[in-house]
Amino acid sequence: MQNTLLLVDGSSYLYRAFHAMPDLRNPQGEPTGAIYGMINMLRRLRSDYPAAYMACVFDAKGKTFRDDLYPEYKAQRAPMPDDLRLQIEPIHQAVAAMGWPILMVEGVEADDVIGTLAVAATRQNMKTVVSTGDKDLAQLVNSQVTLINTMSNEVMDEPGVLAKFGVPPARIIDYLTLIGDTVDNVPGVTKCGPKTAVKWLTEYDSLDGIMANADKIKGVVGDNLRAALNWLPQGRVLITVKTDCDLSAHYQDIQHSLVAKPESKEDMLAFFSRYGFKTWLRELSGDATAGATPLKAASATSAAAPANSPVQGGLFQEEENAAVIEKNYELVLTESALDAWLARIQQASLTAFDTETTSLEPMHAQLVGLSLCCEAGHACYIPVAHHYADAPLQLTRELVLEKLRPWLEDASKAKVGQNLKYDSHVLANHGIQLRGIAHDTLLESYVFESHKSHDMDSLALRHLGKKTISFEEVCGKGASQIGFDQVELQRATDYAAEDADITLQLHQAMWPEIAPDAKLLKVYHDIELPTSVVLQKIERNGVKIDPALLAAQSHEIGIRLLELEQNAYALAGQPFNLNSPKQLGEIFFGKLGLPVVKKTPSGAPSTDEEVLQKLAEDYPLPKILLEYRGLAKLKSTYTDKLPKMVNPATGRVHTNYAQAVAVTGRLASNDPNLQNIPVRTAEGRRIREAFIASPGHIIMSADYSQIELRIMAHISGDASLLKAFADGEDVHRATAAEIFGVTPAEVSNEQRRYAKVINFGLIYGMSAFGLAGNLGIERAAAQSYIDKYFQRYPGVAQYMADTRTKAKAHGYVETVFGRRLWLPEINSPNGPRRQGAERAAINAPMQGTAADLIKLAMIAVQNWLEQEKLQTRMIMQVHDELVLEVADAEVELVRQKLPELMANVATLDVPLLAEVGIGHNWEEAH
DNA sequence: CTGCTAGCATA
DNA sequence: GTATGCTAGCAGA
Repeated sequence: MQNTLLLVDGSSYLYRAFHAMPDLRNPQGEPTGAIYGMINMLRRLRSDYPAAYMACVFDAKGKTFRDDLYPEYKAQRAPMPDDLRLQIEPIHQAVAAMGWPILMVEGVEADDVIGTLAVAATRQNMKTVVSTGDKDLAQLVNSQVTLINTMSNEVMDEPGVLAKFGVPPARIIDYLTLIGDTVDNVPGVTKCGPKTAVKWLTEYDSLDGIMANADKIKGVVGDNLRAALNWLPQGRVLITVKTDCDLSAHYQDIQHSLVAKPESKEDMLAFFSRYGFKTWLRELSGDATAGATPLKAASATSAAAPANSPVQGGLFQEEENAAVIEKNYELVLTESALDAWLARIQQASLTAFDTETTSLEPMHAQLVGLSLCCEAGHACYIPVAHHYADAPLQLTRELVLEKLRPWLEDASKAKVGQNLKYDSHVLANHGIQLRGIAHDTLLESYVFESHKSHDMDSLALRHLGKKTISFEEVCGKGASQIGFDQVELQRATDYAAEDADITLQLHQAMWPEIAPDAKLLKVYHDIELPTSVVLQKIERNGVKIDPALLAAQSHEIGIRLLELEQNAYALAGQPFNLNSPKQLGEIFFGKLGLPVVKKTPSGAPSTDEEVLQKLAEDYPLPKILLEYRGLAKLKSTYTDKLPKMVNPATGRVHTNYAQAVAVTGRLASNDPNLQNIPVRTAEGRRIREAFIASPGHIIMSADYSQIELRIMAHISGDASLLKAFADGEDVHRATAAEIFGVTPAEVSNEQRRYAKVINFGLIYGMSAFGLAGNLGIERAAAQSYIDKYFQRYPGVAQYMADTRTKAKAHGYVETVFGRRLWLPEINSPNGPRRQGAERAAINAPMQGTAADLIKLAMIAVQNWLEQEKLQTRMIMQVHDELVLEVADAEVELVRQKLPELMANVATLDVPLLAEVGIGHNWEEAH
């Protein structure tokens, strides 16, 4: 079921439902029989053939290629009865509410859309089940595609087709061409019915064979055949279902566009109420609320109405799975209106919540207003600090926050937002601690589709088919951008209330994708949601730095840079901007005539570090540049920049951890990036001396040892690698011993260095070419090391192969915890891109599992700190390292417990090891 | 003022 | 050869 696509020929269903049902009417006198029949048929089909993906395909109005080819096509067909026509729009609504993606392509018949999707599904290794009343579709049947007859419910697979028609699926087109289709007014051979067609096909194999041997067929039927010879090729084209329609890429990607959704209870209630299906209404609402709450009728934007602007730019009339919801956005300016909303959110099972502020910087942002929504379409905006000429009187921020505080701080009041980490900061800026974060649509999207964009405007377009008001549309951009507090209240309400409304709807759209999948649910619920809460605390804790120390380093570096600059000018014979690769290139390769070692991707001669190293062997200027580059980078990026990032209010640096940008599941750090503070060189490491602890505290750092290699051992199950870790060996030494065939004790430093490069290369999905470049050896030599490695670690070789296979088959790979890492280019026809995706596929499970592990560790550590009510604070995460600011009195306790928590966060087939260091600053602790 | 390239810091 | 973010220079608005 997991990998099945269920396709319904909606147009054939319509007629079947209409003719099968008596003339039912609702109290308003509208015909409802076909609607009733359609809902029944689809519900039964779905329960009989549960599938992860499905679509209901309807004919769109307008001419198709068949009409152009043969003007008489379907000319005999009676016009649609009015009573059926009236039910088309409601049927589309009902189908969407039942969770079926709807497809209608202008100029393409439903059959052709179905054929194209079936072929696309087969290509994506999915099984397809087509439900239709039209026998023509039997031509699609093969080992992957089966047909279900709508009324009789007979299942037709390959043997089924043969049994029913007497010819295999591959001959159905020929068979139908011979017989013709009276319904569609497509003639065949006169007097040739099923029997004759089968007889001929058995004798001559195919239509082409029959036509070639037409002169051998005797009798009147033979004459008829010969008379039809000129027609038959055209008839065959008309009968042939197209499988290569120009569907937009969006729909070719079945796993994204055609996900089966559960019935929307809300929409179904509204629908049943609107069309007077009393029994279903009672069933669905249960006895409690039946008829009690006035149900809002879904406003009738029908699925059949041509959309004005196809969202994806394709041929599609982009359709929603939910009927368009009536919008009701309220501007709250009075205490009584606020009280009414308070009452709503107090009793709501889930409330969407959003803040509008003065700034995007979480630690500086001040609240300008907030919006709430507990029922799709019905939202409010509560402005508290809009300042512009003639701004209406608003409730004060103090009043609103004090009134909302009990709800905001109540962990039992479920909230959903888009990146609530930000809103938590904003509220914390006003002394409120947000609790009860039940969902976060940013994280839902990230867990569901890590490789796609997660901003609300994109999500709304993707999941709801809605174009939302963007921040830029409201506030402008660049220098002329205004603060949200300058925005006119009505406009602000349109924007802000929509944010809360859309957030709730996004949750309702995405949650059904995650909740039924145990692995995704675990990643979302047990990892990402709690991690966001921990991250907010870490960001707020901030890191203390020593600005004076950095200033002194800047000064020192500045002096040295001036010296180097003068030396460089002298060697070049002229002044130039040492920071400009362009000018440097002109001096090097133009004026001085140095050899070009390699080129940049855009064709210019490269002057990067590797090139400078090489040139420095023979020339003096490159050596100067190397030192200059290193120091300039330190000064501009770190020693000059970090002091400017100190928050004046806290005296500390507060980074932002981006939780939903890295496709592997890692965090990213920005403003400033604290995950790339130098460590490799001695000069660089001095910057870490400026990362200090408050008085009465020390810095403690704990990092996972060889985490990715350990994960590789676990995932691959390679016996030798597992044993090396189980025995606590130096893994690079162990690898060297295996590759070079010596005992671990005999491994030279050079051999160990080689082994280390190879181990890292494996994690990155290396090739012999890359390894050779890195080790500065011949490619053949590199290949022989790789061969030797895989020979000694066959489990790893197997893992690499399995991972590639899985990635190609599914389009994603998984971490140990089931996080999905999507690789959109894994089957790209573009060689380099595809190979890039293959390397990423190898790396992703290891990098991603490491990310999962440290997130779990962060959650465990934070829980422990809070449970024990310690003064110690977590202050940084650097992928495999946690940094804490530990109160002096707690040092021994934390030093013992921290690595234990990190090591025991999961039980893998390899032991996990975390190594701890302490010091007065980060450099010492490392 | 914005977007791009080159280069380089980390795991 | 995996994954990020930030700086400076530079070209075209």
